[in-house]
Amino acid sequence: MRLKFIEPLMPTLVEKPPEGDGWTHEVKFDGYRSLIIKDEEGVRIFTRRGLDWTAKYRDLAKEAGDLDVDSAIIDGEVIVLNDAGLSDFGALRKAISRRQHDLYFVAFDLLHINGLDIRDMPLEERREILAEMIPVGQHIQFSQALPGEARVIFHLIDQAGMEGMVSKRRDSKYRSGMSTNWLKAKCYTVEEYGLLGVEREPGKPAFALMADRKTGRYVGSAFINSSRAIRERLWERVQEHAGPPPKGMKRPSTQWVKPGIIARVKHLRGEEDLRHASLQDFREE
DNA sequence: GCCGTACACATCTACTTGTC
DNA sequence: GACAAGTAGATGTGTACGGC
Repeated sequence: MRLKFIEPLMPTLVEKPPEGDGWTHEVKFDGYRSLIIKDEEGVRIFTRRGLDWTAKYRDLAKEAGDLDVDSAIIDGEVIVLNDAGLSDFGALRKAISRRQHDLYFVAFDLLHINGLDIRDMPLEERREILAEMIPVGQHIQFSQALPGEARVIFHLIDQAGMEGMVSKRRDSKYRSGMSTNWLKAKCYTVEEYGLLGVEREPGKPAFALMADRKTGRYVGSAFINSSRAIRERLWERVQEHAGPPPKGMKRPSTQWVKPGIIARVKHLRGEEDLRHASLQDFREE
């Protein structure tokens, strides 16, 4: 029987991980959510939107073909580890085209095995079966649950420089789409950057273009989703400090500013450039 | 071969719409 | 009114293609 793609369960973003014995916690990896399907027609690997990326993940597909099951649907994340042993999103995108052997698939749930749809089984039982079917030391690995209290685990993950953690209800069934049975808590950091300008078009969200304060190098843009008072005050300052665009930067809808406005930006940790960034506040030098 | 453009993928948040 | 789900638009990188 040819197994069909199943839309993955999407965790809900929360500030802090949930406490209590009813939850199990895992490391949140920074990569591409993927689904491995193995059946009598072979192995296919899909993105979270159902696109067949088997050709891009050919080495992982080959390894999945060696798993000791007739058929299976495995939910997980394709990642690349950097020198520090942390998942590296930038390296992942390069590895997909050039360094297949750097790719790892971290399996965290099992939806189907040997002809049985097991999505209605409790999470812990699904994961027990999954753990048994994945050999140690390969590029397909099992995502181990982290023992201990949620707040302690979150603190350790933060200290280790990881992206965050995912908490899952131990007895939950697998349901496609957004779910509060899985909660993700991310580790953000807040840093100061120089403001290069504000990109603003009617009807669209505004972005603050940020630069490294030492080098002046453009590092990325941040959503301006702070309070209305801060947004209006920022726009006033931007217009007062209007200046020419930095060399080599062309953005027609951007109001560029002279150096001197410092912005506090909340963003995902562990990357040289800004990702998932939002402007919190600003000041003048 | 080099460069520019278009389009693919992923992520995120803000906003809108639908449901209870 | 509160919450969930869907949509829009931004980021960045890679690939394919056409023109020079």
